[in-house]
Amino acid sequence: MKYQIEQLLQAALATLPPDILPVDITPTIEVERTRDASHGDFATNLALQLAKPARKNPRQLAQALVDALPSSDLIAKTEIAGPGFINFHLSSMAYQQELSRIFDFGPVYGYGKRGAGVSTVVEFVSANPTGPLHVGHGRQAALGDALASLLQTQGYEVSREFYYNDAGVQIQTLALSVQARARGIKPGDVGWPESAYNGDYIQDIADEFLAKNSVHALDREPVKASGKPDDLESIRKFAVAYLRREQDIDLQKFGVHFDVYYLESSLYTDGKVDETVQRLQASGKTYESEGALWLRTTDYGDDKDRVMRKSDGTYTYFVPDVAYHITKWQRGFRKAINVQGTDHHGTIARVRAGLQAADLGIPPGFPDYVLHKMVRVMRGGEEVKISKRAGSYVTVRDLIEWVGRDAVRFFLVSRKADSEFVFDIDLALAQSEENPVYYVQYAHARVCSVFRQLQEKGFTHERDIGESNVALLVESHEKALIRRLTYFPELLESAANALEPHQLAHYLRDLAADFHTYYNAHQFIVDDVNLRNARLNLVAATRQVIQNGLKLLGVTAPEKM
RNA sequence: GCGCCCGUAGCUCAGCUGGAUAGAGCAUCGGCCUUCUAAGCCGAGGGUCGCAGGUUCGAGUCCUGCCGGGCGCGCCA
Repeated sequence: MKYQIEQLLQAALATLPPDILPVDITPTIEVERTRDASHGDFATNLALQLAKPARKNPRQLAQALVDALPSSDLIAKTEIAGPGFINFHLSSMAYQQELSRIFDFGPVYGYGKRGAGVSTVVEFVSANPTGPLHVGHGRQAALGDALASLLQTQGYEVSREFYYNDAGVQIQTLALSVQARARGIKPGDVGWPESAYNGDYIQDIADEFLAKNSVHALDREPVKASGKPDDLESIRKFAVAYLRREQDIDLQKFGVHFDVYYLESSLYTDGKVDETVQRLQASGKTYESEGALWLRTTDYGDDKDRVMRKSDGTYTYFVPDVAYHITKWQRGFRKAINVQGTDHHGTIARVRAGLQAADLGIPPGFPDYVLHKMVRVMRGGEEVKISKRAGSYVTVRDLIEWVGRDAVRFFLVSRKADSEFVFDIDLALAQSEENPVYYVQYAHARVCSVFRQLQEKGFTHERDIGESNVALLVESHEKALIRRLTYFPELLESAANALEPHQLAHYLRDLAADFHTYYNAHQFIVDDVNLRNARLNLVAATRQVIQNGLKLLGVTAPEKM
């Protein structure tokens, strides 16, 4: 729709005589949705842009443009407003065309082709198996999954990826913590490891280990515990598998699925780390100093050079990190997005620098980052900081148990990633009060209810748009709803392009509001056949778009509430 | 100290990449169920867009400097 208007303007521009518009001026045509319904559906500031270089009065220019506009049955009216905006009012035929599209495309209405064929990896959560997933991981899961879905609507071929480390210092600490618990040592006791994990879940792992249980995480073969407290290797394997399985359970409950689990340790065993070091050394961007090997990342905008190999001969975390992102490129991904907490922002410059130094033709902006800020959890006016399960933080599982998956997912995705987020448990729990999740779901359930009533009353609904002409929908509430529906494709494109899932959450809230208002203002099941069909089509289209939107957010669309 | 991010109604947040009179929800106050679900709707009050300059036809949005908050600045991961 927007594109068609841009075409019309392009045509109009081409016909303007040089005395009005000098030929050397080539403006970019921008068509925007209007904010105010009285301004029509679309507007352009083209005349305002041209006014200065053409040295003409913007309103006169606008008039000339309007006069030159080819006639189109999609446009009901154009007008010049304010300082020189041109407003477009769409015809009912244009609306009708778009409503038909909603029914034709159904579950994939609004999808675009911008990213067609672009192989894309979205990495998120990426929690090491050392404890339960916390609310920050929850935010990443909600953001990352919605983002991946949004990109899929635009044709991107998306792989959801989870990267983690099952070796190294943290895992050793985990194993020692579980071992201590298995020996009956508790936090604070003599012999409790200094930097141990203190949460209750460590005891759970120790208990199951002693009981010689088996655990099966999605990304590895089942692991059976030896049950021997001295067997640190078995404890380590068991604890990792156990915690990975716990994460699987949470993620499954959260409705998040991963295509690939990538192990940091595999980068060592596959030789990717050594390969990366050699590649970087070959690039001539490395140097030795103070017994360590450094990479000159400052050549690529980092604020200091980074150590690759420490003087003790081991590599810093930086090296596998670069190696890992090289594999993303080598595995064919041309778009990569990392969803992480803002505490990782320091790594952006150095990872990108490392990829540049590798000299593989990787673009400077690879990968993209979506960084999110802290989540604070409030309940009863006070901040909740402690969870029994984890000890020091609120877990994803806590949240889901308290308010349910739908509310958690909708809430966590409803804010811009880079703003701090206060999760209000009381608001998320409220079903009788105002709560955006239920508000949107209720709109969907109401439409379903209308159609149930229709059946009970013995009416039928003809979906034939041609017969039940959209021109019958003349009320302001109806127009507002149609406008909102037809904006959906633009919204998906915008949200995917900007990597901002919150746009979709807000859209759905607005769409539900338009629907509820309409619902209260008019009866849909009326005697007049044509009017009834027209209105039912409108609400059926609304139901479809709400379904499509909620699905992308991983939130259910209930038929009854 | 340096770097990145944030600052919009009492509270939680939008503001579509510079447009028209800055918008929602919560909270407060007042109305609406004999009609498709009142988990809803209608209305009212509430703002120095952190502060001060600048850029231009036009700034919440861009630039500079302050103030306040978060995060990061390791031969940790």
